[in-house]
Amino acid sequence: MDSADGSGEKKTARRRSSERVLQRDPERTRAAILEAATKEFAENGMGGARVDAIAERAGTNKRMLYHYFGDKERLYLHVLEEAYVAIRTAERELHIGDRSPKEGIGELALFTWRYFLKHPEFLSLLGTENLHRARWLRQSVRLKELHSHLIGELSQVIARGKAEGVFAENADPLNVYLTIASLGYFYLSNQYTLSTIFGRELATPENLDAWERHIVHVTLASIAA
Amino acid sequence: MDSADGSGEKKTARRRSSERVLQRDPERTRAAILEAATKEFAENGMGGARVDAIAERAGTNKRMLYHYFGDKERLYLHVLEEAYVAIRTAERELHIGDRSPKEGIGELALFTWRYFLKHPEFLSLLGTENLHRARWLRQSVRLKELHSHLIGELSQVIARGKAEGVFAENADPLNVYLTIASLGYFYLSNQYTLSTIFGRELATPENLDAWERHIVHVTLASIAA
DNA sequence: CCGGCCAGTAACTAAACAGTTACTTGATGA
DNA sequence: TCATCAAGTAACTGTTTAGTTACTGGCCGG
Repeated sequence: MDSADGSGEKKTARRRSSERVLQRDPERTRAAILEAATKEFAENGMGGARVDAIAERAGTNKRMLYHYFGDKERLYLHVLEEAYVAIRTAERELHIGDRSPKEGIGELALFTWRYFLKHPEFLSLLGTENLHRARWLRQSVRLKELHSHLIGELSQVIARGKAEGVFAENADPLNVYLTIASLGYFYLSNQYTLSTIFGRELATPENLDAWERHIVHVTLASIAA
Repeated sequence: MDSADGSGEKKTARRRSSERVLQRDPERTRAAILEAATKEFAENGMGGARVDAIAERAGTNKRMLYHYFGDKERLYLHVLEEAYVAIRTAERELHIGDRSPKEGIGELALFTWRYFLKHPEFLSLLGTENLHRARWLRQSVRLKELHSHLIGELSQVIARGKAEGVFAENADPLNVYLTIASLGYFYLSNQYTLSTIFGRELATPENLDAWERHIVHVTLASIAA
């Protein structure tokens, strides 16, 4: 028992700083929390992220965080969902179906690589989510439909490539995407251990450029007729 | 202040269970802690791992853990170092230099894939370490020499392949290893989110087998003359 | 023009946590 | 044969953490 002493006067001494500015902009506060949470979860993972740190980074306090998002886990799921929506939305803009097969696949590879490069927090969130075996993603209802468009468009491009005789008959859309994503994800997400053990800095502009070309080359070579 | 009440008799009431069996086997205890820590860190990451949980999994208590390894961070570094030593040691046994170039590269790809498949905890530890930008690995003194052998042998095989005219002149040893590791690492470490978003279970025996063949094919295609 | 309601604040709490301390046990070698 | 010391136990402590509570202030519909 800690609070056995029943004093009824401890709450009267609060509220001292009075020159406080009320924000009164719910949308802005919500967005600030989401952005701060994205950074905190990406940098520290689910287990390492601190709710206090998120509130402070967002320039608000925990009460608002719990008010808008319920708890730490639901906030994390929101962050993850937003990250997926962002990449899939940008990806749609490519319209890879409108190009020649080789160009379409090449463009998808370039886009994916450059997106990963510009959004390390996305890679990090994926890593965290996979550490936990997609525990939170599985609960998401928003994300079931989001990814079918990519595979659909990719299937069309590959089918056209086969008809034109430029792609091998056994080329598979999911395999092609996994190949592109593998080569980009691993190079970037594991760059720190790789640079350390092999004694070669992978993140120099030259090496990044060389790997970009490598991804496009390998992807196209893997499905060449 | 919590312990303001200065009672001097709180320590006399300890030590009640007396039918305790003393292990008295330091090597076994140390190994049990290391194994338990490997699992705990792999499952929960650095931030999520619990020292109490490690002690319990090892069938011992925190005192021994701190006695043998100093603190949580040094224990984690030991785990990481052991994991690297294990894969590099197994890798050496391959002697890829003793085979034909194509066979050597193919065997390295097969070995790497199968090792990743059998040791998910290794992939997980890499993920955790990279989340923290190799913060602990960088401090390791044991690991500087460990990896040069792999690149050395790989360089020889590739040079021989070029001389024999079966590999392209611009084939690079590090790129080849990164290609192999990328394709294996991403497929396995990200299988949970991938299976969820694409609605296709990646871990079935058939799909694993198909991806194994894919890795060998892609790796060889990427450096074919 | 005012009462309730929503955005917001900061102190609080119970539980969990890494790390420590006080103590026990038994084998060993002087 | 007994002092010593490595191996081991479990309770303890100070701090951090997720989540809660008590309260403030200004806008808006009646």
